[in-house]
Amino acid sequence: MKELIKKIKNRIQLSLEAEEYLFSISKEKTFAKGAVLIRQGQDVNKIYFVTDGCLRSYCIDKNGKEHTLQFAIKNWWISDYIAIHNNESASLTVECLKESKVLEFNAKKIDGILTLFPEYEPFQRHLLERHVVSLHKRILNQLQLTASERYDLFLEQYPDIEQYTRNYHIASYLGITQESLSRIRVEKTKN
Amino acid sequence: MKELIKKIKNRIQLSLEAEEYLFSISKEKTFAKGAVLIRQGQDVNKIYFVTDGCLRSYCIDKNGKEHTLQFAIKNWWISDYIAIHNNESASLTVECLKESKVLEFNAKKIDGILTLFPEYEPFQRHLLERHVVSLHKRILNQLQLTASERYDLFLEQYPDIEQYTRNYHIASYLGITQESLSRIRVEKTKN
DNA sequence: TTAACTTCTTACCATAGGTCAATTTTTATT
DNA sequence: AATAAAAATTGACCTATGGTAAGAAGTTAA
Repeated sequence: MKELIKKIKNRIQLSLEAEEYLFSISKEKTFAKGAVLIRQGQDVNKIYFVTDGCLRSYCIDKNGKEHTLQFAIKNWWISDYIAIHNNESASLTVECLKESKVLEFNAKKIDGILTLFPEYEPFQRHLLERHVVSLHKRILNQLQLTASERYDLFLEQYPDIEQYTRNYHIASYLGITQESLSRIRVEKTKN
Repeated sequence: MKELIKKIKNRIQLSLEAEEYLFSISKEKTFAKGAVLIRQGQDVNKIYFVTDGCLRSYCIDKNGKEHTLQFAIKNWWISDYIAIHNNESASLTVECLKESKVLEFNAKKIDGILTLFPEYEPFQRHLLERHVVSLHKRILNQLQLTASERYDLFLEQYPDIEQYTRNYHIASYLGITQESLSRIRVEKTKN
């Protein structure tokens, strides 16, 4: 929690009351590897801030194939924003790739901060805007790069993540099969 | 402008002063087909609300190929959020696909609303969240659907847009070549 | 209306990446 | 450490989509 508060204070001035409010609406939780925080099809109203470990969100399509939307490591937020925003049941599953520590927030209560403590707004907005920007970049990358180039970029963006992920997690994030990723890796070691 | 105000009031209560402020920082502009509002490589600080017509944002990659990030029709916002958020020169070009009317806002001034009129915040946040959700969906679609399925979905989402767009605009949005789109279309008429 | 230009289609071939199945390697469990 | 289970690799083959080029069809502007 201290770390999140520090990150917030890095960007905005946060009153003691706001800090206490944040504290009051969050729960520190630890999940084992393989634990499922949100399950596709079930209700969602939590969002998670990762303080340690590694999680991912993915969906399973009509053919039973997994597609990874996001990895979340230390200091990232993760949830099913589609479901929360549209007030639907989860379209994604969020699972731990290794033992992880998170701060669990109720999505509605976190919105309440903005009413109670408008000072918090620039932080929230900055987060959302950064999120939009990263999604725009991902879409543009998907449109213009080959699978191999996307993999290179992935390794730059998540330099230490391979120790926690399975091959098929990464493949399903890049939009290829695990077999293709395996072949791409072989090519790279040749050069 | 009236329409935007109406849309805002639909969601939040907007004071007369806030309304006047919005009015004071926007300019109604009309652009001809082919006009370029933002050009890749140049400075950006404007965001546009479309009141009539159709625009798109795209980037040109190292091989000279275009990749469409977004189409914007009536009541949509369009700009180069990557550039604005990161304070960089434009990574995208925004052009009119037909004669269009827009409200032009200075990106910094529009942020000012939130300081001056905190009441506006829920509207802004709702927009951003909806944007995130639509980008998540687009990424998931790109990961799990075939080109033909993505085209079907595109036609559902933008039912009337084909009259303004060239074949290659749509292809470059779907992540395929215009030739492939042409073939997909032929297949559809067969069935 | 014609000419000039742009866009779309089509045919043929090429290729990145997918599928399936067998095998090897890694990881988890006892 | 031994075993079982899960994941990764590999090879043979397949398919969706890309590349190229030429001609057809639209569009624009004089």
